[in-house]
Amino acid sequence: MSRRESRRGPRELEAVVLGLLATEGPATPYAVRQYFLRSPSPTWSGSAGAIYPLIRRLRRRGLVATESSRTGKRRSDTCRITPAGRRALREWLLEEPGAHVVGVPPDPLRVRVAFLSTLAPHERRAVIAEALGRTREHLKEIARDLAARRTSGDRPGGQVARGALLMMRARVRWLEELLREC
Amino acid sequence: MSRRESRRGPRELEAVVLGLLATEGPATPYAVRQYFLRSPSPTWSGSAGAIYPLIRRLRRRGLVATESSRTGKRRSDTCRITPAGRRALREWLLEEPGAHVVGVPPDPLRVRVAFLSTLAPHERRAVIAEALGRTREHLKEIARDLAARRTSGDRPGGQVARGALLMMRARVRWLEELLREC
DNA sequence: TCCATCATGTAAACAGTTACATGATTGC
DNA sequence: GCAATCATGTAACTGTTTACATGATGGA
Repeated sequence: MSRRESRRGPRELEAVVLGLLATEGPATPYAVRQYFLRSPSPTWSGSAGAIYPLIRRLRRRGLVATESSRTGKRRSDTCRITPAGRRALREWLLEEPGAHVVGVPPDPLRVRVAFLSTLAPHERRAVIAEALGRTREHLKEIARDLAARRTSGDRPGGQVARGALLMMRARVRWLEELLREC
Repeated sequence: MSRRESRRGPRELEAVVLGLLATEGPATPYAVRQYFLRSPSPTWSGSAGAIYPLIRRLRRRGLVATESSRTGKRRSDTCRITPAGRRALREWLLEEPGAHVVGVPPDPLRVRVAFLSTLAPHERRAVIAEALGRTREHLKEIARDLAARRTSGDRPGGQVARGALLMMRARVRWLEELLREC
């Protein structure tokens, strides 16, 4: 049996947290969580059960250093990426991209469309129309987000938002085609 | 913390297997695995450890019925979707699509691009150029797959392939933009 | 005083994965 | 006879998720 790589790759979230600390500067685990929790279309939920053990792992491997401070009785641990952490991030970025990175990303909507033929035509149309409407709304949000990032000078964030925008635009065209065809 | 949707009804892979049985007809667990294993850009690996227990679950819930036959000494279990299975699939398709369905799908390439600013400009360009080349190759494969499905009259398969094609086309445009910008 | 938010964390479940294992059959 | 493939399955692991838990702080 040929060997395949797992969907998101091992330790994808670890690399994202390292990247966040590298680009946004030191942050508490709580702030890292908020980044995911507040993200409009998060790949990860930023659950406490994911973030806290992950930070601990990174610290044990010397990729981040933490510094505890307190305001009154409240403790807060600020995490800072170490030089070793920067090297690890660099290696991850320069790594030969696997099939799961350069291939067609998994798409829950596409897998649903694959089986729409089992529905009656009017139901099929309703599902596609619903998805189309929601996608158009989402597209507007992303456009707003992109504009905000451009005016605030957040170039990398703008490029990522631009990628998401193009994806959603392609989806709208696809759903419009599907609606015409059925 | 806001409550995120817990997916009720059949889980994603379960629904896909039900959909496969509904559209392609009865199949052995082995054949179901081959579908994923041979798929050019699979969301799931089709590992035995996923498929066999899953089929057992579907059978216990009465969503598929299995029938054992033997050729010589070799056993093979043919799975057939039941009326209850068709109802479950239908409900899954008609379900209010959650944010993870209509939102921007997770994309490992996009998360890498988010942190490319930590690299030197020439490294950045190299990573993007590599991804662009690989995406263009992949695009050709999808185009061939699409053409094959169109000539063989596989309409749903063609529609899904068309969706993948549009996604990959959007990605090519995005990467070209990124290359020009840096 | 009470509620929202800040900030830390743990436990159990989940949906897969990789790797291993057995035995039958087909084709060279 | 031996390798590839057919066909079944299990065990251990992984990286999450959901839900729970504690306590501090700030504002209505």
